Amino acid sequence: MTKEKKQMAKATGAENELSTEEKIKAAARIVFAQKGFAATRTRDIAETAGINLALLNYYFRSKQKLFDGIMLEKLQEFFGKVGPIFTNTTTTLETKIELFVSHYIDMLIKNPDLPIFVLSEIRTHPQHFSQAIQIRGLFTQSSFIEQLKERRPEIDPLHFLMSLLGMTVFPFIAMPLLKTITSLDDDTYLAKMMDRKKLIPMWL
Amino acid sequence: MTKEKKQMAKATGAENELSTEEKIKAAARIVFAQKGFAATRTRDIAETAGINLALLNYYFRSKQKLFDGIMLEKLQEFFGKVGPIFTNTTTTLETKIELFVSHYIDMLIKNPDLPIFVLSEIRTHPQHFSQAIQIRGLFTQSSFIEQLKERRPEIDPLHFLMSLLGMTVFPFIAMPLLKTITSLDDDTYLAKMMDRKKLIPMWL
DNA sequence: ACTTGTTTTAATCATTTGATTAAATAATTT
DNA sequence: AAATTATTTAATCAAATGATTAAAACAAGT
Repeated sequence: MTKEKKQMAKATGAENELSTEEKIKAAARIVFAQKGFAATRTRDIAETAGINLALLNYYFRSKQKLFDGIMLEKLQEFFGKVGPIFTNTTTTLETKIELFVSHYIDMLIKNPDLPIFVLSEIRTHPQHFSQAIQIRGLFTQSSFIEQLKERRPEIDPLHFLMSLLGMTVFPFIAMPLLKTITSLDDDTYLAKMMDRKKLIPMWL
Repeated sequence: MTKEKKQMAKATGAENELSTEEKIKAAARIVFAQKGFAATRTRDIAETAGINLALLNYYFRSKQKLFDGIMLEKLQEFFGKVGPIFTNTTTTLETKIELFVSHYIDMLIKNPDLPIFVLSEIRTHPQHFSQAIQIRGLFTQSSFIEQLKERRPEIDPLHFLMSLLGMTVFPFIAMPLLKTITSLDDDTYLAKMMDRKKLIPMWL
């Protein structure tokens, strides 16, 4: 714990070594996503990053500023996939649904904590992040909604969207609970999630 | 340990005054449900209850003990409705689904914060609450699952349950988000939730 | 009224926690 | 190499926060 990487603080040319700033960010991603803003201690992040606590404030000024950066990343992860798929005017409605479900489940398998983290933090600061999300128009004027209204005029697009998202995202939000009551191991549960990539489009 | 509250200690003039213990609990229900355990300050609860901070510790010993009591209530609210409906052997599968969706949405309209609160707290202490939930058997050996396997042998019951719960619960978890992107007011959003009581059974 | 037991308050404690400071160390420039 | 700038550390601060204590206020029984 005395001396290890004293020489090469910046690691400009090095490949496998992360910069201090990136180490902090990487640690912050993990700890924030796992515990949320309120339950996270900056000391936890510092320890996870393997750096001094003061360094965190040197690079990011405050816990809140560090969090805001991470949150922006998470929001983009959470919403990024949706836009391009839903606004694409050259694909059919069926294709959009298949693509969305498939890509989204892939992403959620890699980030199972993402939905509950994002939705929790949005709830505690509803207006603070509403601006960061420009997906408002994505609902009112996307190709997806247009196609839906034309093909199924009797269905309210909002109801359809709620069901699509619910079926896709909820199994990840309730994962700790569902794993307990079904006594499934991680791999089996994961396989079930892969199944849903085909099942959800089929049901809709 | 257990304090026997005598007859109305206070409440001299007023008629419908709550006991101090109940005032604290009522405040704790509100604040915990709104902000979660980590973000809640015991001083907030005390202020909301209109009592001295020390009283909170006098009645409940600690923040954690107060929380555990509230959490148990919330878990029962969250799961209580499901058991009786799903294990009832005298109702059809369709009736079970209709009853569940209808009663559950009614309950969620009264407690919109409940799902995200319960699921968040379960996630942060997965094993601490797993014992408090005896719904494990509810999945493996309920009338609901039996009927489902018989009627739709090709469908995995877990997938069906995930979709049912997802369609029912997710709109409440994502409410702050969905209200923003659709720019709907509270009443309209609420009306949509009522719609779903009929729509979800229809889709399944 | 006096005693007894309970409830409530004000003051305070001990830790935790986010943040800062001043000095040491390394890297870069001149 | 010397000077300058950037990075890192140890030590510490100030505020927030959960919890406790000692005493006051209150109700009920005698």
